[in-house]
Amino acid sequence: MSPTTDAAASHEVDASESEAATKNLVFVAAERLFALHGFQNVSVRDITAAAGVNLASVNYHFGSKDALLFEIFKRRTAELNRERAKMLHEANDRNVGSPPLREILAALLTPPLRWLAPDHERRISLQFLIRARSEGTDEIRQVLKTDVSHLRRFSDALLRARPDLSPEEVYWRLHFTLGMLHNNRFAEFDRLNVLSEGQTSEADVVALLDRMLSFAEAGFRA
Amino acid sequence: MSPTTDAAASHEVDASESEAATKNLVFVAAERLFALHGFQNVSVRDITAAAGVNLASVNYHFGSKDALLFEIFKRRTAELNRERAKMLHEANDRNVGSPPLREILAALLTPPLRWLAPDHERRISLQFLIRARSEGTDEIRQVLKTDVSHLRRFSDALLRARPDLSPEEVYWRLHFTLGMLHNNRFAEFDRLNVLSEGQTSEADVVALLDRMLSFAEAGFRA
DNA sequence: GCCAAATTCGAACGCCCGTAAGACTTCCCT
DNA sequence: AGGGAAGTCTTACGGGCGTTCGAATTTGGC
Repeated sequence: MSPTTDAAASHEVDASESEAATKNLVFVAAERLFALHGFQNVSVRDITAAAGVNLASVNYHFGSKDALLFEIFKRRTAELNRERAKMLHEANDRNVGSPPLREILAALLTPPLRWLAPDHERRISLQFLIRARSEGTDEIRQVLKTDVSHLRRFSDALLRARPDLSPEEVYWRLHFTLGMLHNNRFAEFDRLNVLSEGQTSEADVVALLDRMLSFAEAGFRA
Repeated sequence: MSPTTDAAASHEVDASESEAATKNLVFVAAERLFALHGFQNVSVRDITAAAGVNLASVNYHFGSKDALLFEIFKRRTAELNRERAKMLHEANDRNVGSPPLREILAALLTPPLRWLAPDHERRISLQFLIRARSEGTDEIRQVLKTDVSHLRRFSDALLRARPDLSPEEVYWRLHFTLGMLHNNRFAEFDRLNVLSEGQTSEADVVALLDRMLSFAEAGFRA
């Protein structure tokens, strides 16, 4: 990779944990580099250099490079799923147990698209998650398959909104919807930035969410 | 990777070219390994071992490992695009210049899903293409961006079928549709195989195509 | 049958990688 | 003030990687 000096990486760490600052520096630098260049194209030396810490820090604090990737993935996945579950729960409350299609899909798609906003704190995290999902280690793929409980909440809700569809059909359509989302790996750079002349605006993200929701909702109504 | 002996890789080469058999052996073995394990996880030594040829063959016949990847990608992409263009052309002939939505989308989705059929000769090629699209080198990403001419044919046709939509809207929906398709990276193994108890049948693929078409068509009608 | 070109082969080079070992420093608790 | 744990640092090891080189071998035209 390019040895651009991401080094002066600020002194404000996550503040969410009072652990060693070094660990957070590594975590943040690694997430950023993994998101931008991919897991295999980023070396431990790249990470520690960007974080401004010692080479041995990764293995001391995380055990191994793979374990570091996995830890970032676990934390960010949990955060994203928490936001999704919260929105779904609120939709349930608002609609006495059976929200309309669009609200269910909004609970699924809004959190990641919020993260995608130009100055959002988790923007790079979403890029990381999408990349990790496709390039990740076997361990990550295992989590993705095992983490059915989270998706089940959504397929159940969708099934309640469209009880005439078979569970299998609902599962496929959910799969399609997630495909729409995950394919924004490069679109985040290409389309989103190109369409608005290099500067992604908040409005663009909102418009994109709207487009995705309309498309997916229609797909589910078919 | 696992050093499983893919070695005895048959004597029937592509027959499409009368060039050195070694070159084809390398081509086929590399495509298979890249598709199954990803570009970065397959070494030149893995490829030549699986192909049963000498280590230096890759560099002699293709120049470099990257060039090999690129050559496979170019050939398979051309083949796939040719099939798509042919179907779109036939749809145009059948409908005096402006086919209905579903026929346009069928021209886009049918070829790759045909390749996905259990005993199709190009099954592994499609897995390769989907993988290369997301993990590929910068050179491949450049081709994907440049290869607008192929997608333009489809966005133009779609625009003619839905003239009330803005070109931007059409382009996004096309992007969504391709996302549905490309996300079948692991689905090919997980869903498709799981649902039919380990044995993907031709019928499953046809059913999947139908589901995708219905979903995408509804999305475009929204 | 011969020679030159094309191909195959074995071996090695140089590089970068993830990880570990051991010395050194910092910090906190009593 | 001292001692032990926690963290940081330097250094290097072992290994796999893509690539290259020169010799050996095969091929094809005359």
